Amino acid sequence: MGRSPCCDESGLKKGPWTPEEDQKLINHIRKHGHGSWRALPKQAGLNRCGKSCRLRWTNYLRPDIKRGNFTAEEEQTIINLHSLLGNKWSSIAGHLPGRTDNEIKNYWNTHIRKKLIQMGIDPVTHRPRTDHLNVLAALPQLLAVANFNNLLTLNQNIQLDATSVAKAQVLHNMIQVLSNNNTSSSSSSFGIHHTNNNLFSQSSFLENLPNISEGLYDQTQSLFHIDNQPLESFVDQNVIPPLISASPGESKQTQMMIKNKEILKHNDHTSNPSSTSTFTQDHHQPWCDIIDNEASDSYWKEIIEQTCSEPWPFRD
DNA sequence: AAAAGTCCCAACCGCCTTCCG
DNA sequence: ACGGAAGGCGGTTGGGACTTT
Repeated sequence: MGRSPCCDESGLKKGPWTPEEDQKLINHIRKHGHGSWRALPKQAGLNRCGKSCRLRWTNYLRPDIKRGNFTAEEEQTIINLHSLLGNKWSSIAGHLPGRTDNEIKNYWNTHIRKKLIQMGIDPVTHRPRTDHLNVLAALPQLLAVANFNNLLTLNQNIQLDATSVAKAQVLHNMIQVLSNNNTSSSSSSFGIHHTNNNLFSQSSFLENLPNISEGLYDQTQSLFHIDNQPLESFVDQNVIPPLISASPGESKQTQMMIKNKEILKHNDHTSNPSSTSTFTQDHHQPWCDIIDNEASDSYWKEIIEQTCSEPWPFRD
């Protein structure tokens, strides 16, 4: 099917280019331009097909090609453009002066793709992977994305109400304990032993985790696009940042949890939705709305009620 | 030190699009 | 409008470099 490759012509060299061949090609193009690629090899005295010459020139010999490692900025641009354009490597390359589509494609396949997979993000869709284990593994990173401090710094118009902050803090701490449970079966970062009675053995919570994380991701992504700032620029943190300023000791953290729960309980009983300022946005729904809509409210209530009746894993 | 495994990237392959007679 | 040639693009691969055992 299709045309036979041009290099099928007998006797044409294939494989790596020698410095001599490179020099011939450079000299010829400097003098005459490339003109017709098909005719070039003969004119330049090269025993190669035109296609091979073109590739060698565009991917390697062109004087404006930038060599060396990709910068964090370039990497960011690639991820961002890939989320918009997909595998349109040449279009992506158009936004990165001095980089070739081939180089970007290679860098994507060898570095960025793996990085995203490690973070539980599907490199094709740029969304969280849907199988539960991967989502669980990725939750710390997803939460890192949702770091409130970054949000507040980047989007000065956006202010979060205490309820949302509190809810997020509850979720954050739950998942921190969960992650610790995954890696260490006997103790958490709080140094407290867990039993199978804790709230994370509740199947409803685990079953709903992917939905929560996906929602977080969606909302965060749209939020970040408000500033044309790619989501992924916040993703390469391998640690969970504190959603509320980190407290040095576990007792403070525990206090915060209890305080959060109180706030939540209070808000569940108040009918005033604007007790604090909310997001100023129109079509961009803030990510915290995922934990703020009516459906999920009951869900949160359930969790909180469970956590109040069950032994709190990180209670003093 | 050497064998095995893994990573990385230049180059190739084949399909699709564009150009031109 | 049509068909062939050439260019362009994305997927894939071979083999050298590097790392691990």
